[in-house]
Amino acid sequence: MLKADRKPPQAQTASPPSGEAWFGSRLSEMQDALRDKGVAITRKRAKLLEVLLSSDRHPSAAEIHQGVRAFYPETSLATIYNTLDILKETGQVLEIEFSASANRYDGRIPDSHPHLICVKCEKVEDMDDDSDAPAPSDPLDRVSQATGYHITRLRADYYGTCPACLSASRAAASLPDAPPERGFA
Amino acid sequence: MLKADRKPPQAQTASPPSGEAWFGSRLSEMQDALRDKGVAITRKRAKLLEVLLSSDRHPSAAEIHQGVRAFYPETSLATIYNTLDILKETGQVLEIEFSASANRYDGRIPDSHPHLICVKCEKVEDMDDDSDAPAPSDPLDRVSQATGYHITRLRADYYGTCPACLSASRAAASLPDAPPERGFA
DNA sequence: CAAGCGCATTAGAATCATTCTAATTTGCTG
DNA sequence: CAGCAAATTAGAATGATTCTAATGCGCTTG
Repeated sequence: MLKADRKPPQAQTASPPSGEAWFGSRLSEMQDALRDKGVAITRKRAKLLEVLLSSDRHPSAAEIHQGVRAFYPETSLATIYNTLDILKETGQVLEIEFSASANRYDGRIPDSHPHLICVKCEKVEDMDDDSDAPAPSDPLDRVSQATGYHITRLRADYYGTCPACLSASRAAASLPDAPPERGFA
Repeated sequence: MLKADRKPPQAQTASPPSGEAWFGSRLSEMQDALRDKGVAITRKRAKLLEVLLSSDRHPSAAEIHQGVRAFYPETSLATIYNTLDILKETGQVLEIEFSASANRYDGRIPDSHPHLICVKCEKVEDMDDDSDAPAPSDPLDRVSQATGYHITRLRADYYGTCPACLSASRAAASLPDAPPERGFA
């Protein structure tokens, strides 16, 4: 029960499955989110959304850039990052961070969900966890068995605001201009 | 039942708790690992291990650098990264990657385990999950309730080798010099 | 003790994804 | 058509990490 009703296929051809039902509804959701934010849906931004949804690769900013440039060759990388930022702010894209290589983006399923990450070829896949085979109790073994991967590491981290920062910002809310802070995304 | 028998305290003073039992045994483990690897345990490296274990902050390379420099002021950052690399290779330190700021290092509990990450102050804490209060089913709610954080995101990713890369490397094993590949850490 | 070897270390340059900046373009709206 | 704001651009700046080439240091061996 990890995901919502409409769900993109786990693995399939990489070419635009534009005919699929989920494709259209995800596209609309993203466009609505942009409209609600009050930003324009330009041709380049529309193409970006399309490129993002057309790939099951969890593309990087550079890959998306290439995809958009195939249609609008003068597009700059800054535009890609710019639009991805807006999508992140509105929760319409999930950013999968890597420190040693480019971040990857998931526009198909924008809510937190587990991924399989190949440390050799850098493939990033969504994980489906509705198996019903007898499951080992060690999560690494369980996932290895369910997926055929040889899993060696699980990264499970919870992001949020700590109690101290919560009360600090509550205090700041009653004061005039609080000093801006810098933190993780 | 997440961690082993010897377990570092979850939260405590940041100063060297060098007297604690787990401190000494973790230190020995790390030193043994370095010895087994055949690399020298120099004074700077010894100090690095100490600094790493003395902090419950999950320090960054720069923070470790400062800690070591307090004793050996001519120490270079390259030495810190170099030694952290060896520790990573031997599984003696856990690297917590961030794309937007410096990576953080956990030498106290080097096996995969969940963290709490404050998006405001960038604190990184180990998560203790042995609560026995009635728990909500949504993981975000459950962890929020158990920790006092306001959790907004869970990152749960499995790292390993995908089936295709597994068979590729099996095939390569029977051939002469296979071409080196580049992938995630 | 001297010579020589190899790892450890260093300062600084290089890399690379991402962000920033300042200028320009675009597409309205009146 | 003028004016305005948002979008876009090229290129510079940033910052963590890695690389490079030279030097240092600790050992062993004769």
